[in-house]
Amino acid sequence: MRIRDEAKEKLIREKALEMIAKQGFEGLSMQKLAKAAGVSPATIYIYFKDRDDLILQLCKEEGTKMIEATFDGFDPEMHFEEGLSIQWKNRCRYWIENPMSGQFLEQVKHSPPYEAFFGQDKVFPRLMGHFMANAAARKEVIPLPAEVYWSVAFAPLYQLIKFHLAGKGLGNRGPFLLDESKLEMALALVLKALKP
Amino acid sequence: MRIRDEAKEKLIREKALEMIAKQGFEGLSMQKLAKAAGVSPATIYIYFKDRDDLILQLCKEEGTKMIEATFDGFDPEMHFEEGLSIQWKNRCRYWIENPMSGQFLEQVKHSPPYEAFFGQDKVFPRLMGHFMANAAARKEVIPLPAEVYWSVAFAPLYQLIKFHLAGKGLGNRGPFLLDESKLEMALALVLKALKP
DNA sequence: ATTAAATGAATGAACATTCATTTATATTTG
DNA sequence: CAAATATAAATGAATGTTCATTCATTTAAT
Repeated sequence: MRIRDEAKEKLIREKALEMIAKQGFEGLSMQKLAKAAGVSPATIYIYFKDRDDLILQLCKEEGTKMIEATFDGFDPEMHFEEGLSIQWKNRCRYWIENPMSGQFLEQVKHSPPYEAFFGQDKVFPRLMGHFMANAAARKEVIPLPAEVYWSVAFAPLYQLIKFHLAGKGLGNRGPFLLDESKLEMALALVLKALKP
Repeated sequence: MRIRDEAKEKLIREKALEMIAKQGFEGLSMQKLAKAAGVSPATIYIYFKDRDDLILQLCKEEGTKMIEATFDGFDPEMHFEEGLSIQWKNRCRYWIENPMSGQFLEQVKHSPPYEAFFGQDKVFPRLMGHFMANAAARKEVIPLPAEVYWSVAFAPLYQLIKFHLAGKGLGNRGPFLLDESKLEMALALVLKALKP
């Protein structure tokens, strides 16, 4: 018998990821995907049950990779400033080194399949909850509702990453590059805002 | 002869807006839209050249309303703190009072038709540029690259609005409501970060 | 020889758009 | 004032295309 061709499956995954990252869900057509991966449409159905299954698998895979990257070298016992700094750098590195994954996640963020994956994840809420409780107990951060804290602590980072991935900043004032210096600048402002 | 039924056109616009707001571009099918508005598919083509034209008109209309709301009562000569505060309140009020418009804009933000509209707009860059130049000249704000400033100044607000519209906060810790007190809290943090 | 991978062509549903007709109304005519 | 006419709105049924998915058949590896 013939063996399962893992390189072929990976190629299908990559092309599908690319199509969704660039054009959203409506950009993923099974026949176009088959053409892009150089296989017959029917071949895709050997590796994936159907279109929804393919999308769900991509959500799980990319979501998991992103969460793991976010908490690389992170410990919820860390002091607030160090923990936040590590997370900023992890998140930033992941999005910049994996722009396709980042744009894919951006596209699927509010979709049922991604929310199904994220709702089940235990790592994210546990580590984050623990980290925040510690920081609050040590009085390293102003007491705030969780959502206010999150908005001030991370939304600026993601906005900068979006500028970087779009390749252009505000208006038509030329290209934008998110370098170490701009990241440090923004992080310093956010820490100034959040520390007592 | 028969007269153009403006209520009918408005109904088509509203249903189309709703479909895109809730399900993105792929949620807008002309035949479903016809059914939702209680007209024949052909009727839509009396009021709009084609699907793209309908989408472009919605982008223009909603984009213009949003920009006007943002700068209501705003003057670029204002002091930094007052100007930023007014913009926060305007943006927040608009998104909360027009959730359908807000979710529509969220969906189309990075689409070619919306970018075509926004690229042509003169109001937004002129007022914002003027305001920032004044604030910088008066040393009311730390000198920063435009994108770093924007990210710290507005991204937290939009994240809070997203929590509010989603109706739920982080994780599964119950519903979230963006009230005056949380808005003021976040604004105070942002001002603390940006002022020298 | 066996078995699962791989296929191209087919299926039926949904899609945007068009068209020959019908309907309603503003205007003109008797 | 009422009937006739003109005109654009409104339509349901079609058009041709693209979509996800299936299937009978072929291919390749064990």
